[in-house]
Amino acid sequence: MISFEQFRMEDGVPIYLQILLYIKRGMVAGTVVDGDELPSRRMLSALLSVNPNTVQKAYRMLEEEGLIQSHLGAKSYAVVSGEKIAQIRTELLENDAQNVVRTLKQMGVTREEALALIVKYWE
Amino acid sequence: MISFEQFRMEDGVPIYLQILLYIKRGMVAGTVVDGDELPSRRMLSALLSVNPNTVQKAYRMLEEEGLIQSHLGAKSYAVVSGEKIAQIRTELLENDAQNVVRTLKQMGVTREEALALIVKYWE
DNA sequence: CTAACTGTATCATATCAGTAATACAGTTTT
DNA sequence: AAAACTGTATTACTGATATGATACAGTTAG
Repeated sequence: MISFEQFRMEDGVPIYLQILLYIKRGMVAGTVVDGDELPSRRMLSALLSVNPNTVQKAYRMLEEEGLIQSHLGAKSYAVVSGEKIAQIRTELLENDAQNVVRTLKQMGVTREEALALIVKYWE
Repeated sequence: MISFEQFRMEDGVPIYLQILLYIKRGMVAGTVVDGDELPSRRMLSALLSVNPNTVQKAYRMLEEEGLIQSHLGAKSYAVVSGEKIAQIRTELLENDAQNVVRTLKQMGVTREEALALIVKYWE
């Protein structure tokens, strides 16, 4: 069963996207493996205190990407392979890295300052 | 006159926020200095191909933060001081750094990998 | 002075995000 | 078989984002 222990709400980002990204990042990290059971829409919506429709939207998009599998009446499961993971990893890392580099540059931060910042906030 | 040459649209983030952040980051970088003239609402909306109301929303919020000054019929100007800049810099940097560190950690990326990524995408 | 610019305000409309309440169909558990 | 769970679908509502059209008041440039 995929755990949502580490999930923390972040405002400014749509909830369905946060759920979708949390699962994708778990796949990249290896904490979500092929065949893992997902919490039901109702269970997860209760756990996160959001509407079942919001969870359903995230799950539907994951299914359209072929990353989870659902059948009427039955539980849903993760469907991942090494190739898919490599692809998601690249996609997510490029997005994060490019965004942070662009915004830091916009603020006139130097490369060395940027590296120091990462170290500082890594704890 | 504040330049929007470097402005690039990013989807997923509200346009009024992108405009607001672009100006704030310019203040931190020193490319926007005290007394600088801002493009008029109509001019900027035409340049960015967005609605004048969207630009007005960004300008109104900047004014509420005391970072720009507007008078009916006259042009608008940046109003910044060293203290304000230091405050904005901290606010924006903390937000960016914390977010990127959190998402990279969620993906199981190590500190060294993270630093290598920054270097790679810095160009 | 007049025209052309400024900021500001108010409508109406469309889309997306999120909530809320139900309903129905299939599976699993007891 | 019945109860309790699953996924799926629909309808209605709110708020935020964004567009479009228009209007009015003050400032500046010709």
